[in-house]
Amino acid sequence: MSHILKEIIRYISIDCVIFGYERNVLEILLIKRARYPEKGRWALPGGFIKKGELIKDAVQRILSATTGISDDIYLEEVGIFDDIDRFPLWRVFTMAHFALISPENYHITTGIDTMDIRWFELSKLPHLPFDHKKIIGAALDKLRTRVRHRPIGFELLPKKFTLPQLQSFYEEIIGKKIDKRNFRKKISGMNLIKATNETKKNNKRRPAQLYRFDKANYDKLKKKGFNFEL
Amino acid sequence: MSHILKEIIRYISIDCVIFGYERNVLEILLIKRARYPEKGRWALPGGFIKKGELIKDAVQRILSATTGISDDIYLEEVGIFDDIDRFPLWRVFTMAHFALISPENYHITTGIDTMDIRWFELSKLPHLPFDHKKIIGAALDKLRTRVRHRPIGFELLPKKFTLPQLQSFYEEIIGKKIDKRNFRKKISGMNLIKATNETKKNNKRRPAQLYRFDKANYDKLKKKGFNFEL
DNA sequence: GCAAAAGTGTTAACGTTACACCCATGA
DNA sequence: TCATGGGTGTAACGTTAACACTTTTGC
Repeated sequence: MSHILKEIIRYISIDCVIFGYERNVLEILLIKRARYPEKGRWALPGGFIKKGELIKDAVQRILSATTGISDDIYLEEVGIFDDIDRFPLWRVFTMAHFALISPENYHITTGIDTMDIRWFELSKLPHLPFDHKKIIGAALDKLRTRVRHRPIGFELLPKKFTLPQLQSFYEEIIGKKIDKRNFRKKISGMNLIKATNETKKNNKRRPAQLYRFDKANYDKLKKKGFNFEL
Repeated sequence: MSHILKEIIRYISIDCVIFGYERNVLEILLIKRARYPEKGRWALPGGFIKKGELIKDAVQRILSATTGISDDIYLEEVGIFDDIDRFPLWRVFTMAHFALISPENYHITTGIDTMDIRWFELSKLPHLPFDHKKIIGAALDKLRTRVRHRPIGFELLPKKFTLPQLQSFYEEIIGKKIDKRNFRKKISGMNLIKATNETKKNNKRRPAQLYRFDKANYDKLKKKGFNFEL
């Protein structure tokens, strides 16, 4: 591949809203910018795309460079943001993506071109530069609708999780309480999760059964036309 | 606005999949290209975006230039297409959109940079250049899901339509037969359409009542949390 | 009066919602 | 033994799905 294909396209960037879920709270991973403009400010991880690069490869490259994440995580497009002055120096269209990870499974590292990195609770975000607040809003909207129509909540939870954990997660995302028995009836009727023999000790109460997402069975069901819906 | 803002960005184009519905068939509006590459071939109407232009303004401009359509029609983003060699001369990302119009209401004209223009039935599309077939496939997928979740089917029908027409439309889009009584019960229960005093003479059978979409009431219901679903 | 499409209600199956108590554990 | 969160079934309700005949028109 010739060097020209590795040149960046100044007009097109990628920004990533990386969602995590910990201590029953939804979080976003932000980096502290090491470059102008907005050097020293917390912002979404992002970067420019290269001439010979597919968008999805650029997203992986940028995630890896800014956060150290190089696994095959859940990624989805949010949309294009095209406000004319969204970037102060020249016109930049950004293709926003969201990613889902379980923070416990990842060791986040401060990447190149980054001064710092950490998780922020959604309700405690700092002031953000550019149109990053708008991007996060759109990513959240998309996440909330997606989570009800596809079994992607599991991406945000630890590999082994309890039913109370799963339920709190959905209550948090959807924004309302769910009846415990109805929730369990529905989830178990879907055959998407499998009990392990382990339990999770819950401080000092009755321990809860641990389950894991049965991806193999989900793929099988999906082929038969199964539709997740909560 | 300085002339530099009117310069095009060579890396980013817009392509439009314009859907119409006539004679109980879904159609797409194609133009015959007047320029290289692929001069003389039927293709999706499209063009490049300008430096100082919002995407939605570019879409309007391009639609107007290629098809003569300058009304405020239904438009939605389909997504970005980024195959590296999708455009043979240089790297071009395209932002695909779909539009819905009722062909009877519009007079389509051959635009500038266009040799010809006409409707093609979905099942009789010509061979298309670039990745236009892929774009149409994605637009169709999006249309099919949208049509079931939002009352946008009316955009494709004449302003006044009969219930049999409406039902055939949904059967065509969704791809299966619907029970007539259940369909009518559901539609009338939504209070989205209003009967006119007119009927439509149907060759030589019993004429059918004409209805129109009650947008004012839809907007009211939407505010109260109403959710269209078919 | 006949052929063809328009129009009209009821019942059964199914899925969703509401609801209250016992269980296992650590302190 | 008590406090706390984990775990379990059933009945009412609303929604969807199945189903057949009468009406209106043009010829």
